[in-house]
Amino acid sequence: MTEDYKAEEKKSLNFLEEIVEADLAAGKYKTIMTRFPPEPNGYLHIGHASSICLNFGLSLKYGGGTNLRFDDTNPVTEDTEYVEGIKKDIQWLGFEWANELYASDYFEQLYTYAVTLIEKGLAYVDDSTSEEIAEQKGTPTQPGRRNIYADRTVAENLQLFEAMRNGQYQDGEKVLRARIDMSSPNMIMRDPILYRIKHAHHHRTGDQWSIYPMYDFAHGQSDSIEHITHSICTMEFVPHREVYNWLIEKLEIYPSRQYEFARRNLSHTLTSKRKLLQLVTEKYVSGWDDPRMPTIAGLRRRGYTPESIRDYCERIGVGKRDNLIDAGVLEFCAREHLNKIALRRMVVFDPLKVVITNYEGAGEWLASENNPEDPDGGTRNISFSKELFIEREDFMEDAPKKYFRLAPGKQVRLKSAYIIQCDEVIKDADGQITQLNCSYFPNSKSGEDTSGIHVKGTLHWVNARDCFPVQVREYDRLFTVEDPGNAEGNFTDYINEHSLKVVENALAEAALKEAGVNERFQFLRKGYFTLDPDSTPEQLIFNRTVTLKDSWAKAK
RNA sequence: UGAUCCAUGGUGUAACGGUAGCACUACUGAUUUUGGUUCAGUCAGUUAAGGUUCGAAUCCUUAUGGAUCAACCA
Repeated sequence: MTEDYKAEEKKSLNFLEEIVEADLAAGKYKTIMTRFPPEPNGYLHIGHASSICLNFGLSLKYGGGTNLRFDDTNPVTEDTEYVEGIKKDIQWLGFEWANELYASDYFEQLYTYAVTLIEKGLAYVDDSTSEEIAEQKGTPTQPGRRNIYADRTVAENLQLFEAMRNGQYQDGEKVLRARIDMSSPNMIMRDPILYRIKHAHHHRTGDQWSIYPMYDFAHGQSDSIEHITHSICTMEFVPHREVYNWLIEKLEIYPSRQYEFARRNLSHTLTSKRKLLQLVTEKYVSGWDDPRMPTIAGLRRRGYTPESIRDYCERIGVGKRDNLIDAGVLEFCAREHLNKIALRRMVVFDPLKVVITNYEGAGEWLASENNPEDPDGGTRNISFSKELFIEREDFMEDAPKKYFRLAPGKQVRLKSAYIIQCDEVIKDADGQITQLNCSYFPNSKSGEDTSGIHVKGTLHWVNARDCFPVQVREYDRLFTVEDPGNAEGNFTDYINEHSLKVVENALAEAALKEAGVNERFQFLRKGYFTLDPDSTPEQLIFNRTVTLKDSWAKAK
């Protein structure tokens, strides 16, 4: 893991690495400290993965550490359940945090900071309603104005703030505000709210507090307490940087610095928590870990490997402009890794019976490589006999000349077995093809072929005698448009109705009976698959991670 | 239309005043017992107009386009 990040020296740096290297070169720091600060109110998704790779990647590359800090300052939306999910996802991605921390651990310290601000005359208790505050805030083109509460004395503010803490007021009755600049062109600087009253049960501090700090008064201070050197966040926090720095300066605390990057968007999906939640609650998907979801849990169930996700994050880089990364990049990363590690197996999705009319004897065992990309992958035994199944789409009665598969009178190789020739097509009363009678060439056996026959096509197949039915779930992109979140109308209008196709009785080769939960397979000529946790010993279920590239499908 | 941020092939990202490169995609061709993989190649880009300079994607100005900001969310 560490090697991954240190090995690549020649590569050009992204702008964050440049900042870090400049700081290191200037002797500003010996090592760096970053943090990943999720709010425990939802599941992590592919966008978070970028942030995780960025933060952990930086400290791995330059030395130092990355804290996992839960930004749990809003008790009404947060829950311990999410904490566990988030931890699992980060670990699964392959990262280790230096410390597991919570903004709520700092509530007492934060309170003290607030008192300091009040004492300095830089914060005051405001009794206005939120509507009044919004109204007094002005507009981007017009400055805001202070109200009478801003004139309260330090002593009064101190007493009132303490009373707020003691629960003497109702929710919304009062807030603590920073006294900065009501005419700043930056709306965030117009006396931002630091604390609000919420008589709510917190997942960690229980009912201990009735006031909770706002993001602006928790995040930067938490960074500072942890001596975070580089606090990396997304572009929407750019205007908050001014407050971030103002508070550090006034409080005279450790000067963490904030840097912003553009959130990375993936095409054909969404990363809005609200919309993701809607997909779940309105049953467009089966849950947060539905294999079509862009959540880490969904990607994991879909069969993506941590390596492929890290590779994706590395490849797409990081910048400051808006972007929409083609889903094909993520798919490429999956194929790239899976090709190297997936065990090759044969599964026939839509079976067509083949009888080898000139095959005598009970059958035989043939060896087939587990992975041609892995010299140490070994082989497995597959059984061959007179009756087999091939894919229905691998036969055509009237085949175009570019069709390399089976057709009347044509020859193909059965993978790891023999070359066969189609002699006779058998149909039922409706004209449906029910069986192919073929002959095989005994001297064309895989690995010892002396037949001299050259075929263009090789087919996957299973032995009728020991194959067994499995369910296959063929997943595709969840949305039909590149950017459903910004498309006209409702994003649910663009859900891909064919994003899941269930194949009930695909026939799998016997070796697949031993499939394990964390194993990845390539079903020959079909794609990459992994076992779904819904599987039972009686009914194995395989999820399609991604198809193989298919240049024939395009040519058609 | 106040402020802030951003602008390089279809997509993402480099080039740090000196040959516009890499990856994905697409397309050719070769190899192949997976129409997979691998290999070789092709197409394709500096938003515009001025300015500074021997030289500008890079610095300056203006324009244009996009994004963000007025939650007791983060």
